[in-house]
Amino acid sequence: MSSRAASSPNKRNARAHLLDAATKLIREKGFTATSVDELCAAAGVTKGAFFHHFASKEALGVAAANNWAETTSALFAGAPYHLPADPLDRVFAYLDFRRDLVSDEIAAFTCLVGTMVQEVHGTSPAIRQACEASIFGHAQSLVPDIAAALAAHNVHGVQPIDLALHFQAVLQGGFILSKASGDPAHAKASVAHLKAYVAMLCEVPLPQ
Amino acid sequence: MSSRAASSPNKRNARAHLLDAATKLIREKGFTATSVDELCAAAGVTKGAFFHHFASKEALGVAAANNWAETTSALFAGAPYHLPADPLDRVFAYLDFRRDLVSDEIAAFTCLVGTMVQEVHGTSPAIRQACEASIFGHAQSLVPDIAAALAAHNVHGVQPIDLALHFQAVLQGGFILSKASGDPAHAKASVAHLKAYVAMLCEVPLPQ
DNA sequence: GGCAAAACATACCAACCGGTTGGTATGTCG
DNA sequence: CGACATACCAACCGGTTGGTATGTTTTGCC
Repeated sequence: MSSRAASSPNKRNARAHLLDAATKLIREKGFTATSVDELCAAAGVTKGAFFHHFASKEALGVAAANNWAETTSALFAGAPYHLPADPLDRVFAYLDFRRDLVSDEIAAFTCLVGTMVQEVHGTSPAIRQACEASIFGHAQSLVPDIAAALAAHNVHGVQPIDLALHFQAVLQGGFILSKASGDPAHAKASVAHLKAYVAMLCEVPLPQ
Repeated sequence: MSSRAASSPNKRNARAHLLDAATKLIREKGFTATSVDELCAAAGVTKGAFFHHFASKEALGVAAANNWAETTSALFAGAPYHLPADPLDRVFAYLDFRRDLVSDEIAAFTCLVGTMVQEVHGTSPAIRQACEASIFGHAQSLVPDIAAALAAHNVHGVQPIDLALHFQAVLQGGFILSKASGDPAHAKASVAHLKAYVAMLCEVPLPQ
């Protein structure tokens, strides 16, 4: 009779299960092709539960994007790329971290919000905005390190936020090449070019 | 009674109209969200005509990707970036050309096959392959100029095809940022970073 | 223990989905 | 002229879609 709260593996609330299932399915087959029925089956809940937690499929999309922003924020906040003392080393460590996130399974390393916004940018302003907030918010989190690195190496004419957004563009583009070819290597290759770009911008030799 | 073949504006065959309508609709709202009924209405043909020309919706997707490859090949083949005598100038002119293709209307400058492959890479091998052929084929067309430019400036350790693919990744990623924000400027900004990368790789000052 | 509210489940619906049907209009070739 | 092919059409089909109406069960709190 001792408290066994949160011990049963299946007894988190349905909302969290739905969000997890949505993240997986949308990454695999896109937002539109993922049906509510399928989502419920994957999450092990009924349709009644779905529409108890989300007013519509679109609301689920918004929640999934917001959940993605929180999850990835936590992942990046706890990542080891913040450790180096030199800001440029932190930038390189960030890019290495992103590169090492690329694994064999394409749906496992590609970006939920990048996928979703491609589909719905013209049809769902709410989802589009949530995706925008996730991508641009993450870019913003890189600005302090990038700004410090650029300043330390006397780089002028490059705005830190612009470079941070370019990072995201390169990563998202690499994901597309990997999806088109089925080969994760292309996502890694684009990060390598990005590292070379940063190294030359700061006039330092390419690390590693 | 004199021959007036191909004079009536609406009397190209339905196939071409369907391909045009598909390109537009898929760029605006994605492949899955574009229904066959909608496609037929936009093309001004009936469903019967659709399934006369295409065995399935998936076959339409493949045909649209192939049609995209042909259309864009012709566009790039006739573009003025081939004119400069210096190969590096041709590479810069290519990037300028891509930058100038970016217009106000997002669905008008983004990439059909990049959009499609994001959605169906895991569900339709046939469409995925057609998109891959379009993207990687275009990258291949850049290899001669890039190879000559790299050789002329004694750049080692960079494979021309890898750089050509990086170009495509940056462009595709820029499209995603533009879709997420609603702002075409992000697509242009990423091309600017790409030009700077190429300039530094070849150790020449950034043109313009 | 009582009780309201939150958290689910069941059953159902109208609209829409991709695809098929039987048929017609217009060649075109011998 | 008849035989055959291509291009196209309106109506329809079974299944699926996102969404709802109406329960029942669990939970937190007094």
